[in-house]
Amino acid sequence: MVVAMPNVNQRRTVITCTNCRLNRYCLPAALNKSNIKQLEAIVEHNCSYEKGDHLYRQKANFKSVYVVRSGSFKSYAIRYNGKGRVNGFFFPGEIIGMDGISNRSHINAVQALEHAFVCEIPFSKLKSLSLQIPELQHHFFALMGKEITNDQEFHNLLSSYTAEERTAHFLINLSSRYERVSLSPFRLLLPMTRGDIGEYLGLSLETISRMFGKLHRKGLIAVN
Amino acid sequence: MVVAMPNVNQRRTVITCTNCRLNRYCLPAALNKSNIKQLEAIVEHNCSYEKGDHLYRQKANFKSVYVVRSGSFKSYAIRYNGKGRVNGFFFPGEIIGMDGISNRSHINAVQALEHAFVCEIPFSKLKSLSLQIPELQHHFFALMGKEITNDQEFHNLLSSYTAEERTAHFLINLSSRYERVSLSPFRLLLPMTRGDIGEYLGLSLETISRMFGKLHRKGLIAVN
DNA sequence: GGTCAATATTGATTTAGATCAAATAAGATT
DNA sequence: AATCTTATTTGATCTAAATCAATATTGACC
Repeated sequence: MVVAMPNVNQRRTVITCTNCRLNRYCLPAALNKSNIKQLEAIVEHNCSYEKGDHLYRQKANFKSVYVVRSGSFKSYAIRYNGKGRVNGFFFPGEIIGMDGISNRSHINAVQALEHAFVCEIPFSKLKSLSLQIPELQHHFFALMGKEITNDQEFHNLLSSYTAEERTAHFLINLSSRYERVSLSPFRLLLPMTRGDIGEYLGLSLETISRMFGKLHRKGLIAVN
Repeated sequence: MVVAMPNVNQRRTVITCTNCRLNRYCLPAALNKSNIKQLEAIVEHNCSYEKGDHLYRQKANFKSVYVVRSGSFKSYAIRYNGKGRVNGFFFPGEIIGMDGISNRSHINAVQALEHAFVCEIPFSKLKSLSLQIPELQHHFFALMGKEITNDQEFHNLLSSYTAEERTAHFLINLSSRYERVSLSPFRLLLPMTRGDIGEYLGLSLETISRMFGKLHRKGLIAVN
């Protein structure tokens, strides 16, 4: 007897950049149809991860960058003192792996927060293709530049915002990232723990919980 | 009557990447001699700034990236509340301006901390040249990747280090950056104020002063 | 459905670093 | 040299958030 399988659709239809629902928010956004075909040829579209699986670990060789197709990930680094620190979350349409470009090895580990699919793009092939397609080179420079400006804005947040401001900023940021890929910006599913958020924002998990409570009491959010 | 002028030497000898003392630490590092000539042709080598001069201001159009040839700079952003926050320092051999790549406008302002020279590299020309010289494209991806990993390590510092650790890390980081370009790693001239360092590290200027005192009392540094 | 482990909330206490305040010190300007 | 202005140091007090501690909730697995 055959029962319905959750990913039957993903398996039946061959996934390509051309038919991907995220192509307007991903690398193909900058390309014309024939260039998209070239890009498709170097992308591995069928990578599935379960909650807790690692996309890569700290110090792993850098070979590829990845785009989240569904689900979510966190990146974290473990310091000399053994304590880990979450330093990023990744949602559909976002690129993972730029932490390995300069050194040929990743400085972070990246772990799935829930069942997730990604596309893998071998970086050496992406670079070669970028030499042939100026728009692709331009777009990848822009994506790396965006990562840099995001990190700098985060620097500002960590160096001068209060716990409440950080927490509110975190939720607003998440909301706009959800909205970008047509997910609801008002009803956020948080796949990470309070501890993850705390490490990310430089606060204790108790403080995160208290700030959610505070924002709730102010009527700004509802927590379920 | 003619008197000696401070930059007479810099004027007399035409400055090129080929004869620049920093070329081993700068973009030419990745290139062969003929490629360096091509790079030279797009670089403006004679940009001089006095202390307090702005290389660019917040929201200025992005046209170029810059390499510090001598002197130093700080980058900062002013927030909605009117308070500024320093988010970077730049020393010889380091690249300024990547905060404008994604948006075509700079999110920070950059100001000279002392008399300084920079080379200006128009970004559109750099991109064109990168299409012809794969090593240049590779190197610029690596430089942007380095910026990303630096920012992420800084995220970790701000979210989990104490005031003393941040201050020590700051000095060690400065030391290694000085050493990279053959400046003394033991005798650091700090061209920025305690206030600048405080904004950068997310601490008050009083705390910076106290931490310098503490490290001094521990015999780890001598302050002049 | 019941047990366990992981996660989240809430309260009490402590503390690192901010803020407030004053005194020095170092450059800049005339 | 004398006066400003700006930067630095040092001390006293305050506070936001950490830590410690206990309880409550949720979800996973027999």
